Amino acid sequence: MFYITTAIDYSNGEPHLGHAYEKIGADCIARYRRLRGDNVQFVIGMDEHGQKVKQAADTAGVEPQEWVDRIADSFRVTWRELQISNTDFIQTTEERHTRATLALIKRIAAGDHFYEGKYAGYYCVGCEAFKQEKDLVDGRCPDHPTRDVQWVEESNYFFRWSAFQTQLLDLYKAQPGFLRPAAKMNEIRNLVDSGLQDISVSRARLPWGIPWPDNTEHSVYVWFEAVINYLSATGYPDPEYKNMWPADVHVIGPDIARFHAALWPAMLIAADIPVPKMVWAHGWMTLSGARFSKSAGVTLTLPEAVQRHGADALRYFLLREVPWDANGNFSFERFDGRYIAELADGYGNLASRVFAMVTKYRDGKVPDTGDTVSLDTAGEEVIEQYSKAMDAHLLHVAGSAAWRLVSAANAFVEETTPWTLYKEGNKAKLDAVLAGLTRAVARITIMAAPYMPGKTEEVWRAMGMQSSVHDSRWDDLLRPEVRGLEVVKPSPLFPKPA
RNA sequence: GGCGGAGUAGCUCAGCUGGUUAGAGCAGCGGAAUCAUAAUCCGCGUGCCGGGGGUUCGAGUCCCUCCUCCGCUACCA
Repeated sequence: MFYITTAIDYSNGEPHLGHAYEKIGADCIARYRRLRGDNVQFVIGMDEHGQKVKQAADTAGVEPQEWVDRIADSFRVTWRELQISNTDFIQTTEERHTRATLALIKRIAAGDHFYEGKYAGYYCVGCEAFKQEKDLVDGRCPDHPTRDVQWVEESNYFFRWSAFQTQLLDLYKAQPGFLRPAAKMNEIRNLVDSGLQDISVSRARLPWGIPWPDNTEHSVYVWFEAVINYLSATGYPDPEYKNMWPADVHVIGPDIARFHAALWPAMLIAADIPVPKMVWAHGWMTLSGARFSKSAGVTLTLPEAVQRHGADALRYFLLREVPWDANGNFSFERFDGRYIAELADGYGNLASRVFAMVTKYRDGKVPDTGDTVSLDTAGEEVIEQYSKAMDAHLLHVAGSAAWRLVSAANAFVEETTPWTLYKEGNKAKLDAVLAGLTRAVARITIMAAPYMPGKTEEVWRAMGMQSSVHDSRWDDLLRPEVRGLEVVKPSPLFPKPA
């Protein structure tokens, strides 16, 4: 069992490119794990409670539940279009999440890790967080200058976060890769090292949230509640939750690293539940060098990006262009460049020329020969590099490795000149070359399948395969069986704009 | 202010614990080939390795210092 999650998205707008990048990356990992033979559970979801959602629903004049369901549908449709292979989609307004949240809180309470305290301060609804006076600019939250901060005094439940400092530091020491990349781990370690403050985990007078157990005057603070979704999706508190838990990796944005790498494990330790094996903070994407910002007009809608060259190409581009462990930039120039060079002229044209030769020289039937060629050695080396990078979740590196086999295959064609072999009637050599080339295309296609689930399936079919490329396992990559396949030369997979 | 990351060819970057003439991909220039979506292959890079100083027989790779960008975070007042 391999359990992977992404951050649940806040129900206050349409899915955008940043959401998509995270889901595509996680999907690539999920698909790779299936290739390795793992039973993968892949959970995506929506964060639907909180004052901001309530306000948005009020503004729209609909019930909060109707509002969040509408947004959830929009995300679901988007993920389907992007071929995200999630096995579950959790909404925090679902009963199973309430159940898990209450069970976890009771368990933490049983260990006496909560206490009642007073909290007074300025509250920013935009952040769903209290603000220090010194953080305000002209009496307003710098991140949400259009909103008024509210002076709130209330009695809240506090979680004894500070009590877990040592255990968190021990965790980081025992598992240096608990949070990746390492730079982020350093940040969080320093944060914890410098001392934690107990955190208020309930809110009074908040109508849109999960009621606090035994005190329905309070609701569970949204940040405290949201992370629990990862557990809710396992069926917790049913004992079978252990089939999925602990999660193998939580994929998140770097902005919420502290909640996932410092608060969440503390909550779990408090409840005596194993912590996740890894938290992965991916990079941020900029748009033509600028930070995405609605107010500054730096925006790009997802449909626009998809429309350029299709969902598969967008997936491929994002995963190659934006390092999975660092920041990167989106621009249509680079998108077009990679699309033409790597997809149309690279992978697409390679498949095209190989299938054309098999058609032309062997009536479409891949020769039945057991001979291996130098290209097979190149393929094995690439697979080695690919798996190494994939195991380390370096998706951009693995993609680049797979494409080295595209280059190697093209070079192999030039080196062996099958058209000459054909003219000379060198049947044995030509058979070996054509079979070797088809194996290379099969290998590239399997390796590329986590990046482009749709286009690779088309190639797979054109190659005459009866199964789905997504049912391939590691052994099919190491030793692809292509003898006797009847290939069809497809129309261009990645048509180039005129 | 503190901590951390980064600054290498036009662009994106690789260069592990210091050691032959600093590399890859893309773009650009020249040539070859014709199976292929005029798609491919081969050849071509004198780069202040951010600036300065230092350690060393030898530094992109270590030390000091300064500059720039990014992330996290703090306080004086």
